[in-house]
Amino acid sequence: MRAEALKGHLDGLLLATLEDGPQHGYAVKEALRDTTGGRLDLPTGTVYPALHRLERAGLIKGSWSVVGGRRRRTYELTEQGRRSLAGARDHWQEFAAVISAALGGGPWPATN
Amino acid sequence: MRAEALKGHLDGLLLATLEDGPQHGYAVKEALRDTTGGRLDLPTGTVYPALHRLERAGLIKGSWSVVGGRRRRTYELTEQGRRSLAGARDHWQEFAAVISAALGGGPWPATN
DNA sequence: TCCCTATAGGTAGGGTCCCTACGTATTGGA
DNA sequence: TCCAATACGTAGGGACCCTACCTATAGGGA
Repeated sequence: MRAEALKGHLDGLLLATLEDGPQHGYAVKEALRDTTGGRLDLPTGTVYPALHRLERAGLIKGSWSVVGGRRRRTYELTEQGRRSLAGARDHWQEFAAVISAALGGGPWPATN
Repeated sequence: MRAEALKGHLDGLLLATLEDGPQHGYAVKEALRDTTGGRLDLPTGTVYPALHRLERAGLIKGSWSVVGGRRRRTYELTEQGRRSLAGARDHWQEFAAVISAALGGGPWPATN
């Protein structure tokens, strides 16, 4: 996974991870790693600032708690975040179609 | 097309455009616009610096000419550029699969 | 007991890269 | 005569992800 390739696509991934229920930041990072078979193992210096950004934007809402002696900040999608996620999925579909068309080198979707 | 979404994917698109034969910069920009149905209409401030970057990296080779009173810089893929294009296509396939898996919200590839 | 790992959060600074805004020049049509 | 299209270019900025580092607790192994 090239580093800069992710730019502009991270927010949607984080929102999608929170779609099925609230999670704390570290769990979001692990969930992304798991759902991608370990291919998207983001550093914490990427995940936490991104979550802060989403919260400032009103797409997620965070709240502190303490579990097992460790403090956690649990995030959940706001209504606005849910709409943004839907938009991110649409944009991704279009983006992927455009890039695949321009990149060529075989039909898209890949026939595998 | 969100602006920052393209980051890290542009080089492959430019290389792909040059795959079927040499072209000058302005023609590359137009070809990209045409093959994507106008959805990827890059500003010249994006295309020219990117071509310069690719040439510095040895992936394309440019040469000046004059056609119809206008000077042109025509680019062609180098062997290294051809290999890089193949790599870019592989990376894109993996990247798209990873993002699609993490973004969810329906099967991938899109059923259209 | 000590240390290391996993868990859980955080920030500062940097680098990449695409875009905006501008500039130069020629050709050709309105 | 003027404007659009063609054709090239650069400077500066902003967005954003990563590297590197920091704090803290729980728990297992030596």
